[in-house]
Amino acid sequence: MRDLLHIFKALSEETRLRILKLLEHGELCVCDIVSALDMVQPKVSFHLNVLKGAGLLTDRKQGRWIHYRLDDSDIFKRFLLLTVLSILTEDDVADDRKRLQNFLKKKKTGDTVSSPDDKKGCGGDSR
Amino acid sequence: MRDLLHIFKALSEETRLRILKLLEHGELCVCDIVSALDMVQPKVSFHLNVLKGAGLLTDRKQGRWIHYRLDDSDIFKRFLLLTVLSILTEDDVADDRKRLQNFLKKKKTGDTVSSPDDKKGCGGDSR
DNA sequence: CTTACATATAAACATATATTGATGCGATAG
DNA sequence: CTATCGCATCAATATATGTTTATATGTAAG
Repeated sequence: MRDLLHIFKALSEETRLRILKLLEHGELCVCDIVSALDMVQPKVSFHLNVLKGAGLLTDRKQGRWIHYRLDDSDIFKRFLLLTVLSILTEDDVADDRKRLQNFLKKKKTGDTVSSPDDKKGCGGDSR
Repeated sequence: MRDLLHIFKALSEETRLRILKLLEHGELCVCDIVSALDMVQPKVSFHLNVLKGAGLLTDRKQGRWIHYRLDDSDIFKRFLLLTVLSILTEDDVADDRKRLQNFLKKKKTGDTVSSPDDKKGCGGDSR
């Protein structure tokens, strides 16, 4: 029962549903999600941590970046995530996706600090 | 998205999961649930109202009693309820079921006010 | 070695949710 | 008609959750 409660609590917040939807098609690093949601980083980290605590996300460290992705390692979570993601409309996250695309594009074009050997730098903080 | 959030919020509280489990096999009136959970009635009413607001319960008025039952009228809710009820173990609600059985038995035997210190009510379901 | 960067964590604060005790109200038995 | 029962609702309080600002940690770049 505790696990179940954990999962439902994690799912009962708009920001967190948006994060799940953003991760629908693959992993993202924190700065990607921060940009997509247009929120301050500690806030995003907080929600990522809640989702992770509920076992809905896992993370992977790579250099100074941490990439998060959906964790649907058991059948219940898989079904739940699938259902949730299918119920959330693209409209719900249209703005998020737009900001994400912009941010990723910037990253690719090495807009700032990233070195030209485009090794997946998470760099793009323009200043 | 709003409905979804509503549903998850409703499901993210222990008392409410226990109520759902209690209603697994059919409707109950508020006083049944109060007895089963061994909680004060306003508290139970509060949680019933949350579940109802999320569309997970419906109620039926009969005389001065109100009977609540699961509402799995759409496919998503049906899936969720089914899954939740199957994940919750009988162990999670063993005490609740026990108290409920006792209470229902009392009701049946018309064990209404007979001793001076018997403040039980809700009896005499016979008509 | 120093700086900048990505992210986490902590403390203070704000908001939302749950709990309790009191009261209200419709229905019914007497 | 009046007392009582079953339940809802409200106001006050307690607790949990989310948000913000500031700071810490580890890593890579210069």
